[in-house]
Amino acid sequence: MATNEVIKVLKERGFFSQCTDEAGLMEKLKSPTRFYAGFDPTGPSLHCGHLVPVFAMAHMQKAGHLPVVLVGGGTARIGDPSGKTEMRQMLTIDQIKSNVEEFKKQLSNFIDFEQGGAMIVDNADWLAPLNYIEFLRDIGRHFSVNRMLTFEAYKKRMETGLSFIEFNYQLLQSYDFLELNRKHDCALQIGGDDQWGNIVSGMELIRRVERKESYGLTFNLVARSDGKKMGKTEKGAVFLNKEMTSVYDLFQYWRNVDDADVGKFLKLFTFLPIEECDRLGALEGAEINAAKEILAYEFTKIIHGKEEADRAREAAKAAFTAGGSADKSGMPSKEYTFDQLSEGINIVDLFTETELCSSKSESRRLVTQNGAAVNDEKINDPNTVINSSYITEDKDIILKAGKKRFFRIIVI
RNA sequence: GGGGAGGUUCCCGAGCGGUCAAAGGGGGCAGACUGUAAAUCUGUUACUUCGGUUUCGAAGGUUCGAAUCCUUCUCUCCCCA
Repeated sequence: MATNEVIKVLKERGFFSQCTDEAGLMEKLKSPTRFYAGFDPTGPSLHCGHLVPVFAMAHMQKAGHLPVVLVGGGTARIGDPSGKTEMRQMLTIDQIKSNVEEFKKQLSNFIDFEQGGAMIVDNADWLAPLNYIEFLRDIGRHFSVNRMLTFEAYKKRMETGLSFIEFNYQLLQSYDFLELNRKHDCALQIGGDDQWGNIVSGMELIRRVERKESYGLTFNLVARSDGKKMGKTEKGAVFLNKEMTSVYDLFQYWRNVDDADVGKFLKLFTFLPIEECDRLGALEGAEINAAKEILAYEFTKIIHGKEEADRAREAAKAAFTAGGSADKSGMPSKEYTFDQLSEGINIVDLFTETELCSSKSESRRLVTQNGAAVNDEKINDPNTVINSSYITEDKDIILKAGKKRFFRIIVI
C-alpha cells in the first residue's frame, strides 16, 4: 500500500471530515510523515469517546507514518473551550501526572511505540517553563483577537461567558504544533472536528514563524444515532481502564449499540476489512445481533486482549442464552461463603451489596416493579430471603436486574 | 466602583409562608412488545432500621411552621463607569 493511500482508507472508514489542503497532503504523505494528535489528560482514563483519533493514528502508522502522541499535561491545566459549555475544573499537578501515565499505557494498545519513529510527548515539558512576556512577544503577536473571535468555538462561548485563560488555549495548542514542527519536523496535526480552529491556527503560526507549510486533518465527531455522545452512558463515560469499566460492561456497551450504528462503528472502531464491516452492518432483523457481537468482541480484544474478550463474550452468552453451559467467569461476581448464605440475606440487601442497585430504595423499587430475578425466576416480594436453597449446581446464584444486568454470586 | 437579574432535586425549569421530597419536560430505571435493536405505551425516579431522616448556593434570624420573609456571605450573568 502506498503511504498516502491512508487518506483513502480514512475516507472509506468514515473518519475523514476536513483537510486544510488535500492535494498537498496527498503529496506530502507519499513519504513517511510525522504527525500528531493531542489528548488532554483531564480524567484518570481514556474513554470510548477519545478513540476516533486514536484509531486514525493506528491506521496512519500502519501506512508507514510516524505518530506522535501529545499528552497535554500542560494544557490540561487550562481547558479547551471548544464544544464545552462550561469551564473545566482545575486539576492538581499530581493528578495530571498520574493521568498521563495511564494514557500512555492505554495508547500503547493502539500505537506501537517500540517501532522507530513513534513517540509520546508531554507538552508540560515546554509549556510549563514558558515565560509570559517572551511568549506574548514571540507567539502572542501572531494572533489576532478579531480573527479568533470569528471561530465558532468562541462565538458560542460569547453567549455563556469565556474566561481569559480558556481564550488562551488556542495559543498554547498552536504553540504545541510549532514546537513539534521545529523539534521533530512534525508536519500534520489530526484531531476531531472540534479541533479545526485550533489546528488551523497552529498551521498559521508555523507559516508565520517558520515559513513552512504544514497540514491539518480532522475527523467526524461520532455521535450515536440516538444522538447521545459516543462512549457515554447515563452512568458516565465508558472507560478503557478495567477497574473503572469492567471488561464485561465494556463488551456489553458495544454489544448494545443501535442497529443503525453497527456498520459505522465496525469501520471506525475495529480493524476488520471494510468489506466485512459493510457486510455485517447490512444484516437485517435479528441477524444483526451477530454483527454486534463481533463489534463488541473485536473492540474488547483490542483494549483488553483476546483472553479477556473471550471471557466477556462467554459470560454474555451465559447470561443471555438460557440453559447454556457457557463459561460464566467473566460475569461481574462476588464471593459469599456457604455460611453467609445459610443464614440468608434479604433480597433488597443482596441487590444493594452486589452493586446492581445503588441504594436500598432503588433495590426495593426494582423488586417491587418486578424487575429482579434470581436464577431466572422473578421475585417481587421485597421480604424474600435468599438462602442456601437457591444455590445452583454450579455453586453459584445468578442475580438479574432488569433484562440486561447480571451478577453472579459464587459460593465458597 | 455603581445598578439590576439570578443560583431549586441527574439536566432544563415552575414554585414565592403551611396541602412541597417540591409542577412540567428531558434523561434514567422498570414493565409490556421484541432481536440483549429502534419506535411506542405504562409505571417509576432523595435516603431510610418504613417510625422517620436529610434536601431547594452557604451561614445565621423571624415564625407554631420557610425553597418561599429578613440579615450577612458567596458565585454567575447583564447594564453603567
